[in-house]
Amino acid sequence: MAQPSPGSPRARGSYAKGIAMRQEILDSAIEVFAQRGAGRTSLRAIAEEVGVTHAALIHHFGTLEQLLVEVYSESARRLEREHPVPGGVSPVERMRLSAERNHGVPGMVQLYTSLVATALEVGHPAATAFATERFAQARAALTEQVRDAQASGRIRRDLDAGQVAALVIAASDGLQTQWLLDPGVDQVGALAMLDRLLTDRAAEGDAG
Amino acid sequence: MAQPSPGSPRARGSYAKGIAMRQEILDSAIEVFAQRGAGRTSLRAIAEEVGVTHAALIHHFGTLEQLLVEVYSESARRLEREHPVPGGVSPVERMRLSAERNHGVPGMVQLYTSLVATALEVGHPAATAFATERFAQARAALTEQVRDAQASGRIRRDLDAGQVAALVIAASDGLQTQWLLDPGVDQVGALAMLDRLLTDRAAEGDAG
DNA sequence: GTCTATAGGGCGATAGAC
DNA sequence: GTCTATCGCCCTATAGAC
Repeated sequence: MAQPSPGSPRARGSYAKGIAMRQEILDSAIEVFAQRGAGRTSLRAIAEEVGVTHAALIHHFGTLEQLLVEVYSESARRLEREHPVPGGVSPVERMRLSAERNHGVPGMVQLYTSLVATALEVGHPAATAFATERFAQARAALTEQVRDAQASGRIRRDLDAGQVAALVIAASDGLQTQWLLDPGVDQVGALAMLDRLLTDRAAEGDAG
Repeated sequence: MAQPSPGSPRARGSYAKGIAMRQEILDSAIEVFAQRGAGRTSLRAIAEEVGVTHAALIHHFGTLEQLLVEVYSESARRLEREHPVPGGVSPVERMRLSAERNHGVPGMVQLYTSLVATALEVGHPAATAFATERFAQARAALTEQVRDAQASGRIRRDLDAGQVAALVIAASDGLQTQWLLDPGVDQVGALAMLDRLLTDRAAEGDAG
């Protein structure tokens, strides 16, 4: 599957082999995360799973942190490819579906949370760059959707789209954390409430 | 200050000395966190600051994780004692002020985020218990304040108080993270917007 | 380019002496 | 109650084989 056929880009020499190994490493790393969780995952554990030494991982990815970033990014890419979030839903619902999808992959939410926590520490450029860009992209994409929803009257027009996007992402992430620690927390209900608050004429229609 | 005077409970022998040492360890640990950040803090670094070996810390706190939990709890306790959050403000504003206050202590937000991330991993009972209880207490306290605000008409009565509490905590935590990674994120503005959304007759007063 | 072997320094945790 | 000594593990870096 990862084997390059003749005609694949740059199949000569060991370049293609390196690409294949990278993919194989990421495959195994995702497996290790699913089984052991993000915190207990070490270079040696991943290397053992792949069947190489931990130094080989360093060769391909530089540091453990960069490997972790790529593991998450690859997982997210595959999820989006295999189970794309359907369109035609509200920005809040979109974030909820995305979070629910991530939750189906064992260890993925833990890895994400761990990377974000690491990103807040100084001296962790890989995690910091990952988290910063991930939030920036998420905000940019969601801001556009909020603007569309505002244009078609599904979200109040008096709200700043960028602030709504940041708020929705924050609420989704934060509620997921609370729900993971206490399943009694009504994550879905709270997000639905936020969705309602962002909608026009919510006060008129629901308030006593 | 932490020195037990005659008449203090159980001043005999080395019991009181152990209590004083615990406080001294926590003092130094808070210092180390302020200077080195949460991620780079090790038992040996704290021990060096205190002037003991890392084995002594294990003796008093059991594990690094438990020490970290106590460091955060003690910092939070001192903050609340020395700079209590003023009353008479909205639940959202209350969370914002609390977050702003924590932000003044170097390393505190990083430590908190790190503990929450650790809590999501399996096999970390100290961090998990800390985070679970902290969220539960925060939700319970905020839920009461939301109910009060609803009773006096400052928050829409058609909203579930518990859901509002969970949402406000999530928004506060999540926006703080985004703001730390990108100061361009309007954390204050987004929280003010949420405050407005929760208020009765927000739609009438601002829309259009 | 790819990978193994190995070494260096740091970590949390434990056991036992004082 | 605190220490020294030690264990086993970790990440990172480098030298050299293939």
